Amino acid sequence: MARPDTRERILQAAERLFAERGFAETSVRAITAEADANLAAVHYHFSSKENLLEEVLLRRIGPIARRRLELLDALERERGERPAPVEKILEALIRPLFELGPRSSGERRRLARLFGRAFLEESAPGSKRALRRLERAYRRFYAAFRKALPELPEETLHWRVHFIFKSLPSAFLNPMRFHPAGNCDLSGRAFSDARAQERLQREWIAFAAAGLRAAAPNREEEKEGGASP
Amino acid sequence: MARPDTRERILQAAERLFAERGFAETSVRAITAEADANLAAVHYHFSSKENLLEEVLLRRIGPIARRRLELLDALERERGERPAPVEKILEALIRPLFELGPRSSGERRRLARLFGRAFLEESAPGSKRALRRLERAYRRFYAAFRKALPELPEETLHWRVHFIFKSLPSAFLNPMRFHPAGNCDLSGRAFSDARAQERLQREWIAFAAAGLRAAAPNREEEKEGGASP
DNA sequence: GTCTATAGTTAGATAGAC
DNA sequence: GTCTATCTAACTATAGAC
Repeated sequence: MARPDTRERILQAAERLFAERGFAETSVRAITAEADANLAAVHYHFSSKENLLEEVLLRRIGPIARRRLELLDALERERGERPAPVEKILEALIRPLFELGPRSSGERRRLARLFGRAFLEESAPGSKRALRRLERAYRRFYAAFRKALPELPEETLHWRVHFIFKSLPSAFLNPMRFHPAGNCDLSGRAFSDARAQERLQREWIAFAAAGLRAAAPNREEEKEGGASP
Repeated sequence: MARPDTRERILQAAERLFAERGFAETSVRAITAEADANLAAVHYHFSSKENLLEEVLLRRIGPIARRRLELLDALERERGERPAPVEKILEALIRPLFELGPRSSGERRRLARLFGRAFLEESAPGSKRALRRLERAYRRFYAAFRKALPELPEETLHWRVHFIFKSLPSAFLNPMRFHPAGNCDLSGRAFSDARAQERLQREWIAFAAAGLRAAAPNREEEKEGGASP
């Protein structure tokens, strides 16, 4: 287990600090101190702080996006002409977050923060390229859901896929911030223990699949009063 | 329509800039320039930049959290001993975001970014107090769902409420970032037009209610191989 | 590749006149 | 309450020795 080289140590330190404090709040000085590297090394290896952020994001998002598409491809090949069941599509969407994500609860939390920031800073120079990766995946998954649920109105399906995609990073990567009144504390255990993670995935798949399959809501044009024209 | 006083102008400018660029990325100078106020005015009225952030957040989150609880109270009074239908509970959760939120699509987007940042920066001094408000609401809503769905295992319900709460700000306040392959562009219209907003609320309530009501997933302890002991 | 030293900028905060 | 002027501290980035 040799000590990683300077470049790698900087990437690791930057990921940790960007996630914890934010991009602007993290100084290059803090990164190099944490990485036990010299101040100038960041500019030598990455040429700018912005560029370093981009590398940090791509290193994480790239493999997840790739794996999602791999799983979806395999699923579609296996099914041939028949549409895939929504549960299987949802599984392709979520498994990579656990397979390729960090192991510990603390690391998982950090990754959530990192992704969350990237979404908020979607137009920032460092985030753009990384988010394109996810965008491509979105279209493929939308098509798969469309095929699996041909009876749903276009707009309804659109919203449902929207709800699902939007909730993914926060629901999965972030431990629960709010605890219920009861004594059921899921935040720590659920995100670290392998079996609990399996459980969490099954819970989410059941929840999302039911939401997707629900009958489309009525399209009452006026809500109060008002007869038709 | 008199021009708001300095304090108010600063609050508005700060909200806009914090949401768009982030807290650390926004200088007090930029805020006062935008608010057409003097540099020193921020420290006179709020005593620090951190404090200004706290005021900005509370001004938005406070009324929403209050209104949610009002609606839930009214619903429970009306129902008496009988549990409220999940659709009604979900409505109490989401209506205030539209009633009290900003009118235009651009403003709504800003609010989403502001809340998103607050969640990410949950432990930062400026965000803490504002988030406590939402935390209190969480417990009340959890209890209402618990009563409405007594047959669900505790942990399953917990996760479902978790999914719902986590998805709320991103799913509602943020226009869709990714567009589907089709020509159905919801991002602009759906968030500004009043009728489209009604539609969006109905879509979400149908989706979430179905997810909540789904049968709990089986509790297979081992996923692969392994017979029971 | 790694380091020291520093240039050049910008930040939050404040003192004190009005 | 509002303004000007200024303090002090921190930052990114780079030049140049080793």
